[in-house]
Amino acid sequence: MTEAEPLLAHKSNCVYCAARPLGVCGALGDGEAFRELRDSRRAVRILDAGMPIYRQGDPTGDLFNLVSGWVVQYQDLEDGRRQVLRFLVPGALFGYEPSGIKGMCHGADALTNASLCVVPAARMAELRARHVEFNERFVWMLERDSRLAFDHLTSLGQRDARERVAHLLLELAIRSTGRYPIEPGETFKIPLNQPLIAEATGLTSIHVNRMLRRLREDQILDFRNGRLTVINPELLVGVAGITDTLLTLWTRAGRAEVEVPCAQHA
Amino acid sequence: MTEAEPLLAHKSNCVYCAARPLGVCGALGDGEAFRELRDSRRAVRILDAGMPIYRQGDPTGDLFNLVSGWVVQYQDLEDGRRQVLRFLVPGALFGYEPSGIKGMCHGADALTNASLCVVPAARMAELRARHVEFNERFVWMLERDSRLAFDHLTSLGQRDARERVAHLLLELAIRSTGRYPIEPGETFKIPLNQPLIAEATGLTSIHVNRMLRRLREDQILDFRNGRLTVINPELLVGVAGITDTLLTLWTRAGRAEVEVPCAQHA
DNA sequence: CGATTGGTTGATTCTACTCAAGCCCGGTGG
DNA sequence: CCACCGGGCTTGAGTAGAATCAACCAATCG
Repeated sequence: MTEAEPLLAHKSNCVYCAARPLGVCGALGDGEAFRELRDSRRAVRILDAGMPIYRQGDPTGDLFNLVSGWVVQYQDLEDGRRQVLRFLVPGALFGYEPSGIKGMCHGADALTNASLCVVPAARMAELRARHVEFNERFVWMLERDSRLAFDHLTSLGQRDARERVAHLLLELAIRSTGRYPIEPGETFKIPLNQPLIAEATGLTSIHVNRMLRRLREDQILDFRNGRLTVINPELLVGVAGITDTLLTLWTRAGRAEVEVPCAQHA
Repeated sequence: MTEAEPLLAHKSNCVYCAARPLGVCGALGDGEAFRELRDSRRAVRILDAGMPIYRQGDPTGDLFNLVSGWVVQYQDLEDGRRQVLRFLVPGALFGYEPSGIKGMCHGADALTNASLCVVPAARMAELRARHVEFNERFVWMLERDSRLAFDHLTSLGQRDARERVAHLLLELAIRSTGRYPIEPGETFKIPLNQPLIAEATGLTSIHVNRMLRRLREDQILDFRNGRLTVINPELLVGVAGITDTLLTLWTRAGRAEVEVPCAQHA
């Protein structure tokens, strides 16, 4: 929990940030505010795969910047049903809630080994007030996340099971690498299992299994053991039903104007 | 489209703002920034029920503050499927997109007769930069909308048809009045029809019809002709599966800390 | 080693969709 | 005046997509 811990322990999980595992990067950019933020982080947390970061109902107060690894956010109902809200890749900022509510309305778990910086919400608000550019970056991130949530709404409401699974896997492939287009046969490491895909798509894991098999038989994609092979990118894009806007938000292209990647990755 | 038009034409649709139809109110508060914003609005638009405000793909650039009436935001797929993203009540600010994308990734229609203020996005950004409190209000609104979207995700992914319909109607009843709890027999004007409920819940209008009938037969609620009667509030809350956090975000309570209602409604 | 988790498949059930028809009602035009 | 129309609502019958129930296998882990 302190900087004295072996912070590089999980660096192999970090796609963008291994060179700078202590930093706050990605969505938060690289300016003066970034340096202030780095200095004002309260702690660095190193997590093993599967560990909870916070639970639904926990008191609010800290924000987290994901330095390496993947995180899943979810919401539980009283009767045990669970909906995955989104998957986070390195660079994400999460854990905020609108002020005025008592506790977190969702939970977050580390999906892989992960490391993250902890920043008190009040400190973040102060930094936003002092640095206009930093504030704009934060607002941009909120607006982008709103659009991603809209896209997921459309998926859950309108697409059938096969389309939903294809859409999710394509999204994660593109978001995790920031690249597009995809070559036939290209592979991606996506640390999900079938029950998780089910919770994200509103299906049962059994049905997800059948959809994955159909997508494999149709020569569209092959997902097994956390490894996605895109057999036919054109077909996949067609089934997933993505738009140019989505591609912009999923790839680094969308961030270019507002978000400056860590120096090492520029 | 100009201030010379009869701005009070639709004032009867305005729940909170009839006394001040020219103003920018609700989510945007009442401070110095509000006065500046009011003076910097570019136009006031008066719309008849059913008219489009903007369409998917239109160029970005203007934000809208809903002064009176209801608005629906939706997303269309290539093949004609449509998902309603959310319903807006007076006071809402909408029409923003993350900077860097080419066109609106969703459309918006007036659901009832409505009036709204048009503010250029650049002007809004400038105001946010100059007025910290105003900026915080805007950020709070983005964060709240993100949580409402998460709730809808959970609904579409996990709840069955009857629960989804009940959840939506309860949300709109509470958000449109800002009050809770609800008395048995209380009625609400909710300007939706069955096809719209269907597009919002990811069901067919035929199935929505059956669910409404079941909810009526179960003595939970009665919805017809845009008029909702809550027969049994406790049962409805149970079926809809709402939480305290949601209630905070739906009622004025959640806005109290950040959002100052128009002076006339304080 | 048993226990557990994830993956796979088949058989069955049920939720929600599709297709089809008829109703009510306001508007329109002969 | 009435015939006609269209939109929204309602209901029934048949169907399809996804859930459920029930096995079984493989890998991992105490």
